[in-house]
Amino acid sequence: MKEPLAAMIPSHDPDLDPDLDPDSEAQRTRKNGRGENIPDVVIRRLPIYARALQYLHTEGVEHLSSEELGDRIDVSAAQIRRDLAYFGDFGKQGKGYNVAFLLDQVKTILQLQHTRNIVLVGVGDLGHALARYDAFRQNGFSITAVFDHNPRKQGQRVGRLVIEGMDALAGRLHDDGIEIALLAVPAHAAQAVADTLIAAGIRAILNYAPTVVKVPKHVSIRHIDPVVALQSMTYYLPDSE
Amino acid sequence: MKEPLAAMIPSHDPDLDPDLDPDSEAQRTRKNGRGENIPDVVIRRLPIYARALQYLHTEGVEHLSSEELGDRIDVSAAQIRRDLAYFGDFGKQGKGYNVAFLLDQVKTILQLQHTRNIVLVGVGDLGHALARYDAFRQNGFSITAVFDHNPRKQGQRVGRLVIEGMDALAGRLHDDGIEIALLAVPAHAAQAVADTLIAAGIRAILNYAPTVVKVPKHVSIRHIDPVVALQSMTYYLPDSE
DNA sequence: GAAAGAATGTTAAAATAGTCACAATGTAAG
DNA sequence: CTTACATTGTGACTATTTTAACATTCTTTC
Repeated sequence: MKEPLAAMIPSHDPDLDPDLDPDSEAQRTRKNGRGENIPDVVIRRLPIYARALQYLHTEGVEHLSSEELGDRIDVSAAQIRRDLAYFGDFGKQGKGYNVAFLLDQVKTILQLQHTRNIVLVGVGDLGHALARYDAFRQNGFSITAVFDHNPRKQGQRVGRLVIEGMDALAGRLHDDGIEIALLAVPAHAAQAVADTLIAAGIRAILNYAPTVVKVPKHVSIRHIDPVVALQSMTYYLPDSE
Repeated sequence: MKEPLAAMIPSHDPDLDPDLDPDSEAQRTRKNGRGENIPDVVIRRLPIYARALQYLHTEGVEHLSSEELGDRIDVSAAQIRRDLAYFGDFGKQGKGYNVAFLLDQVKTILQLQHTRNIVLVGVGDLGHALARYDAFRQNGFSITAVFDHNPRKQGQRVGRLVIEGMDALAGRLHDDGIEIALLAVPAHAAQAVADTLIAAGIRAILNYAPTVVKVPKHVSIRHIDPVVALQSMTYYLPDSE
């Protein structure tokens, strides 16, 4: 291995970044040790690698090749090697990758070493379901505050949490150092609430509202949109007649 | 407009398709009237266009330019024109697009003219939430049967539906002409259940299980994976120290 | 410890996706 | 009816992403 990983994750103030990326994902780009810009497609695959590695690790698998990993997650071996190469040399010729080591490295790259507190905004049916959904906590994302615009909901409980008003948002984010929000409000409110979140300092939004939400480039956003997913698959269905 | 849209959606038996597409999405590709192959990225954007157009339509907007549409959904005007050009000429120079007409055309392309029956497999917490989620029905996807592997759940009700056993699956799909399934089983069961669904004739799967599911190329699959979405955004968060 | 085998990291090529810019064509105003 | 203006559809170009191939390096066997 050429360089330790730590050296390859630069401290980089995004507000100084002159890059006017028109990408709708609107996230700042980070560079690796070689000064390369790492494509977002690559970043999106890393959690898939991490999950497979986590599973293999608990199964007691100690080493595997890029080909074995690729078979498991339906990604080509070349793609995996190429993706990892953006960050360093993690494998050994003739042997492949050490599962525990690579997992640790990928988690480090993704900044997944420790649990993060996140907030949930919008406590309708969907919001309730999200609050109950264990997978967040099980994977290092702990919902520590929930907010709703509706005064009648404020004060009510959702699991162990008490629903707070939007006015409490900025203070909460700041006090608890929260950078990530789940957005589960109606489509017509999504942009305004997102803007509020961003003004309060949020850096990443997982949007469940069925609408496009625009964010400045120092903020990341991903959309969870099952209807859109279904609607794109119907294209491929056999012709009806 | 050069050609009527109907002529551009070919009847095309996927099983005769010699195309050995290694795409992990594993869906067959359809071609337009010019014999071009339409990229999946394009197909994935169409539902976004449709949703914006639907909204504009209900708002009473009659015409708009590719630029106005693009601004609204954060896609470049050139991209929109290019995407639509795969399917035909839907706009008018100097005027733009007629909202109602274009919406209808996009829905036709995506085969969204009529409501479709879909099934839900796996009735845990997540499955229950999905069964309750109105957005499916509101957008033309009606859950008409729910299945669970657990005999103790079979016979129980979820809303108006009764949970059936997996043995009832193939018959149900066939009888009701169902082509789409929501997969909400635990990760360790997802591949096996998907295989069962596919053997029973399903053509599209929306997978909520946190694992990669492989499908043959005549089947489409999309993954809804909020944890992976969060884990990719943490990469862009400001460095912790 | 030399030779055979395995699998990486990397370079180059191919394939895919997105942007630009403008001729063509329609609209609308005078 | 003519001119000015708007906006499409598209050909050429650029950028991004993926694949392929292989020299290099490590492992293992004999």
